[in-house]
Amino acid sequence: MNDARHLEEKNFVEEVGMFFEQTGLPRMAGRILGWLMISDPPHQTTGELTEVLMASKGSISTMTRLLIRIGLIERVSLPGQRHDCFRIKPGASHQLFKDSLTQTTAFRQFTERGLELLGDKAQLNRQWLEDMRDMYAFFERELPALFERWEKEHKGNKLQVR
Amino acid sequence: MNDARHLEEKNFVEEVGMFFEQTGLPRMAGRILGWLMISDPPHQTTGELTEVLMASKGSISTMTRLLIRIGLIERVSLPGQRHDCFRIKPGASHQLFKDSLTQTTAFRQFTERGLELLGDKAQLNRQWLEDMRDMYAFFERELPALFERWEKEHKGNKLQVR
DNA sequence: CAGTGCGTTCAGTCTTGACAAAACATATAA
DNA sequence: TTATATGTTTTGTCAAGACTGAACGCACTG
Repeated sequence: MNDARHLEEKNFVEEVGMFFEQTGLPRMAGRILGWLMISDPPHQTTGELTEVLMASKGSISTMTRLLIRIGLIERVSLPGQRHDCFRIKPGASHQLFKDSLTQTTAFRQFTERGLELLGDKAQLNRQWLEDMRDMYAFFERELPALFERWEKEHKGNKLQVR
Repeated sequence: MNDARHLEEKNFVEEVGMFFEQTGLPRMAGRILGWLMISDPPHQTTGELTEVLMASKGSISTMTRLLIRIGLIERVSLPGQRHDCFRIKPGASHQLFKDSLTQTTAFRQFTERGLELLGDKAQLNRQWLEDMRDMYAFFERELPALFERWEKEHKGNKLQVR
């Protein structure tokens, strides 16, 4: 009975690991995130992570520091505790959003450089590159606005609910 | 003199390769995309690709088929030509947009499953997961609308320009 | 019907990087 | 201070996969 739940949890963790692996993060980092999403309590010690994820201390140490550096989790030190705890950083969703925006910017810059390289050679590619650049520039402009709109609406919701 | 331009082009191709490698595609696939972005003419033969990118026939063959499968380039067969040509697909930007939307959906689904796994355990994580889910659901809803808006504005621009 | 040019596929190599295990560092408690 | 518990860093191993080179298949051409 509890086994069934455990199995589901393991599957979940593993799939989140695969998902983040697909986006370029090490799978173990994804597993940590996956487990922190569903763990009770939400803050977990290094020891708990090594046990649940069946990973080495070193792996957990390296990956938690990576996740901290990219702003997805944070270290929580409780008074009187010798060991560290980790939990998903409250601003993590904001961070993920910013990351995708960074990608958008990077790609737009490639289209700009491509256009420079083409110089004044009038050709088909130019039209296409310009379209691409315009589209990404558009999203670069509009996405932050959209994000702010969500924050406003969401704040409103939370006030109602509570 | 031409060497300087060639160097810049090589750098560009290589950097686009790195960029796409970061997103999970093989680097060679990224290089092909990079070159097709700035090549003159925009359609290039397999032979040209192997020469410019200094890669094997096999590599080019495999990677072009991959890029076709994910909808970023297309094969152009010219009449009377024995060899195939490739060029960036006109709908490529649309495709890239759709891909990122797919990611959004995937992540939202993880938050949903996480909430199911938490069951009725009232805890801090629940609040966080719900926020995350709501945010991604919001973007899932709004991004297509934003995309349509761009298409409309852009169509308008093109009509003016031409 | 050979022969030739082109694309595909397959087997092998080589690099990259994720991970484990162990050595190391640091801080707390006795 | 010594001992112990915890986190970090490093070294080594192993697997995944990107890429090459060669074998293969196929169509067109003489």
